Amino acid sequence: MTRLFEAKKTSDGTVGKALVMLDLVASFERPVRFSEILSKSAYPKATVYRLLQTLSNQSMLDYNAQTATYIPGIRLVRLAHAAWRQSALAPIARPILDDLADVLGETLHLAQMDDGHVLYVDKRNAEKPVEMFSSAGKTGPGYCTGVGKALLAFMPAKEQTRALKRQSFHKYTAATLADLPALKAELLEIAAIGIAFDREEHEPGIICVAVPILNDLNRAIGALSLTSTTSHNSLSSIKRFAPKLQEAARKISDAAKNWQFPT
Amino acid sequence: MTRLFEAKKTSDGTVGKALVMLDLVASFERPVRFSEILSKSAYPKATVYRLLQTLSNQSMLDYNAQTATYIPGIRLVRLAHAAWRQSALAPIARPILDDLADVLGETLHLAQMDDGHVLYVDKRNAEKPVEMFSSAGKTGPGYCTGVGKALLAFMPAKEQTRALKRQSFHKYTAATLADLPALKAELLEIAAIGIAFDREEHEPGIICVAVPILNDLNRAIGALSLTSTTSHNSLSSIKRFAPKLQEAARKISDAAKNWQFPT
DNA sequence: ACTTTATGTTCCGAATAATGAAACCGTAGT
DNA sequence: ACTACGGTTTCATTATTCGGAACATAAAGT
Repeated sequence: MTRLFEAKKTSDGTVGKALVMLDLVASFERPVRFSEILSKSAYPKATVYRLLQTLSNQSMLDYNAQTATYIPGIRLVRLAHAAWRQSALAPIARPILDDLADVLGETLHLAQMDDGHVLYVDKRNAEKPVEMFSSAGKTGPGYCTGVGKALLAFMPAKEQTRALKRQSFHKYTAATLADLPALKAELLEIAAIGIAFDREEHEPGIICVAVPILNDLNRAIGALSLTSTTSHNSLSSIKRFAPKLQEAARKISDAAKNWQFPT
Repeated sequence: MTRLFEAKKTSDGTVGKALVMLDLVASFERPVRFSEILSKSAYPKATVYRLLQTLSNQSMLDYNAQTATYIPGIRLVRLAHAAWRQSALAPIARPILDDLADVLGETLHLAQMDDGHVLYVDKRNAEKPVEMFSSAGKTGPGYCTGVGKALLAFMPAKEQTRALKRQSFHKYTAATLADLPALKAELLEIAAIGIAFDREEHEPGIICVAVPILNDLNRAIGALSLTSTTSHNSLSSIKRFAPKLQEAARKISDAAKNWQFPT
């Protein structure tokens, strides 16, 4: 049964293009000039120009006339407040994460999937005080992090396929999974045992255990990980933390369930 | 010299409308159904529907099929990360705010102006640990908070006029300034002495001292406040904190100068 | 002084996407 | 079965966006 090629609606019209521009400006992580944006953009000059103007008018971007540069705008901070409180697991998971951090005394991450990439929404650090905003919102690769693989392994097939396409398979370390088949094989295993590992795949010396936070349909709504270093722990020694992580994940899952609003 | 009425470009085309919808969904602070959004929106049914769909496609909104509700989307959290790091004073001010919190041991707020309203971008709380994202991004009224008045007092005339129009003058307490003339009079005084007070104007029992963070053109790029309660302090007793606040504000101002900073 | 080059802004007819009234569909209430 | 309601889709019309090219401005070469 051959399937016709689905017409892909990539753009979402003008709004979609504007958001691409926003992402683009954000991706620089520093003030950018018009020409830099233009050169990275697929759209023609006049279009880019108009979109940037519109976004600036709307405070989604800030334009600095002195330096002739754009940065992401203050309005995003306000919107994110609402988004974080409702869309992210973080507010629900907070107390559970706190408890877990007390018990384990290790570095913990709470993450969600965003367009094939890992979005960290909360963090606990054993030693240092929490640097909240500076870590919440940060993104990482999906295919070579513990949380990323845990999230990918428990995605509905269709979404997973789309997410897998977004993976770059950049070889950060010798252990980084090289290609899609290798990743798929590992995802199957993760789906079977319910635990994912990062075997120094993203950064040398950094290892982690991760577990998915599942909803009642067995889909990941988030993931929880414990990070350590090879100088402090071996992969097999951090494995022992998995049960505690899974327990916390289940608690978060339950808390999220009761979060549904009745009409 | 009569000035012709300026044709106001309220819309910014489709993108502007989409952002209005985003704000609208965010403003509910809970999951909302289509009809609720529609009833609060100025646009016709089909238009609202299409805009919401586009935004959902783009992960700027999350649509929950079970409950048929929309909430702000996860993509905003990612974008806000970039925005907060670059557009907000917070990352620059962080160490200075930390020091100040240590010395004073009182509740501190760092705020910026956003469309006539106060946007809190960082906070230090004397007793409790910091709840970062849950307070950063929060907004408050301009006309009846210490930071709000400090920011308004040090705005360029044109922007100030526009910001003043956005004030609602809702009478939160007996002390809330009632109207524009009263506010303007107070702003003049604040501009003269460089210190603003909140005399239980927003919440009964809550008072604060606030100072602007100025750039080299004497315009406020942010504001800093110290909050207390009438049960712990009187207005005259918290006045003594003003010099320390001003010192910190100047430090932040200097730090911001060496950074690139927008208008 | 005079090109040349790089960068940013504006124009305007053509192409495209947004519009919104109305019809439609599914579900729940009577 | 009928009605009301919330949500979705259609489609001819209209308005917006598109984008090549011309224009403006400011450095950098010669």
